[in-house]
Amino acid sequence: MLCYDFFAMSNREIAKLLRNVAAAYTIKDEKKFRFQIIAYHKAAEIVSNLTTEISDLYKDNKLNTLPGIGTTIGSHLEELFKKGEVKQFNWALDGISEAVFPLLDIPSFGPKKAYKLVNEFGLKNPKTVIEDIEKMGKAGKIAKLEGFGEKSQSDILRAISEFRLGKGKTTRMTLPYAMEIAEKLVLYLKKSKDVIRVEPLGSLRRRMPTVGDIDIAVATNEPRKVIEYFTLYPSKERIIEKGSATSSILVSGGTQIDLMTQPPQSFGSLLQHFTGSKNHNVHLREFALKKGLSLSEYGIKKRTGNGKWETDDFATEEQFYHGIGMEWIPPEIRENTGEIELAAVNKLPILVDENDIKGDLHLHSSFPIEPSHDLGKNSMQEMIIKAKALKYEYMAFSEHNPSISKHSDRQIYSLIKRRNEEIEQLLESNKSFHIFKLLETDILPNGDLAIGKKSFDILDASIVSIHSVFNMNKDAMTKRVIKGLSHKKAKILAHPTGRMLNEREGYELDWDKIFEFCKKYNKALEINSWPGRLDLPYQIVKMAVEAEVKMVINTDSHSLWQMDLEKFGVSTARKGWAKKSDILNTLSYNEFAKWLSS
DNA sequence: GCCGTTTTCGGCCCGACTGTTTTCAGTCG
Repeated sequence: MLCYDFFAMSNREIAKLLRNVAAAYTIKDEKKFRFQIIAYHKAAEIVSNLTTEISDLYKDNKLNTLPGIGTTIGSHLEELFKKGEVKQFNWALDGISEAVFPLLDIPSFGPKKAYKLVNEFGLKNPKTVIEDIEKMGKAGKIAKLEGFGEKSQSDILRAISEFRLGKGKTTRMTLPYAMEIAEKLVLYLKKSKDVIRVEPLGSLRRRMPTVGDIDIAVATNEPRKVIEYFTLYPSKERIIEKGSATSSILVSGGTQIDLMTQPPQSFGSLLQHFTGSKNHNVHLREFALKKGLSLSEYGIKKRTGNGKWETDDFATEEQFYHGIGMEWIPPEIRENTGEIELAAVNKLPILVDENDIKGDLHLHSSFPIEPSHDLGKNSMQEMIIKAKALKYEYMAFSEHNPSISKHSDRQIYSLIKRRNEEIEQLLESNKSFHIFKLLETDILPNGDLAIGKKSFDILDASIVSIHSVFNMNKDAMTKRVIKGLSHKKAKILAHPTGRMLNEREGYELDWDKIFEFCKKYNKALEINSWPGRLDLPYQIVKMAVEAEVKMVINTDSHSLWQMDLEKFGVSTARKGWAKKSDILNTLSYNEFAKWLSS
């Protein structure tokens, strides 16, 4: 076996390097390198969105399987891993001070502006460059440069201070947080008589795990009046821009809100345009162009007989997609991963829907089971009432196992037994309803499960999961998980990557091996609906769907209100192209019970 | 530099807004 000396770099570092190369090309000759710049940006985005380390792909010889990384960038990355540097990159970056690049993270700074400032002031130190620019601005030296003025100088100073405070697009919110901000603004906008329709779009509508800014579309015949009203929003901190059809504001808390308007007869094309994603839109427009159609937020432009262009209006998004000759595409899957080609032949899958869900299987009640991790806050009875209100056919209690450091095997058994008795009693008064007796059992670092055989015997099945020692390498963690799942009663792997959005990366798993095991032994992966997890990540859901691995969508609720969060798990499943048949808790009680005991 | 149901060569999405500008460059989505 070949053993490489190789330079490990994280995806984040590599993406940044690719972006820097794109910026360097932009500075050197934007026109000449136009398409290289696009290619490097695209490659950077691919790398930063990977769910696996790109260095692993390199080791497995799979670099060229990534769309957007072709032979040239692929061989550059190979060189990077082997030698720690790349000739071509060095050539591109040559003559450009390192101090340019940290500035690119600041909103309103692009390559040209950053380069000009760094050059004019002779700045060399990337660690102090932001402060250095700030000093120059405060001393009034930026305004004196050609192409700059008093206004752009003060804009730069403000951009730097907002960047330090983490305002604008530098911080990403979880979905419910973003929804709340959007809902408040929608309520405000609806009070204007000029607003005919208003919809939150962008990454929020696509149900991305985190949201950077809030995008709002308004149908109106009075765009100027609507924009005036929008900029008067009470929690506005400042106006970022204000034009005749679009506007952006920053609200308290540091979130940016973008507004776009169109008349009602063109609202469909605006919805499409502003929902994105960028990659979906670019590809859709390229696709349409081949048919002689040019797409924008205004509608679809066609060339008429005499060589002139005319634009068709579309009041609804369905009509807009039909106008390109394809079926409507659900917002969640508009990420340019094949949806356009399938829509063009009317072969999009029918995605799982909230109404398909028949039960929640990951619920923590307040039953005093003396667990190693968090106990739930509500009684079993309260959770049963809630489950019925949600029109579920069945549910499962899955408290954490009693802590193994404080209990003997025997004590653990009797705690579980007492909990089961309580469930039996509750079933007496809820005869038409079904409750499974599960447990969320820890997979210990050596792959053993935290409870003994006798305890397993009195459970219908178990959810298993990792709650300690996250820092194992990919191979060891994969072995640990597979060993944990090997127990006959271990049926569901909960929050499989362990990630916490904005807090920690998950651990790495060898998905090919996990999928193979799950398929062979009838195990399911959980899609955890907690908005801070959304784990499995949607990209891995898609891989699981393709590998024909079954999943369940659970809330992992520790309180009643959290049982309403199932919708976020469902949207994550939809983003991963999951159909009803991919999700086991869409099955009827009998079918699900049969799978659980299989 | 990438890519292929018109192509292995010759294409490559489309537009808004701001500041410093007498006609456009830069940034953003």
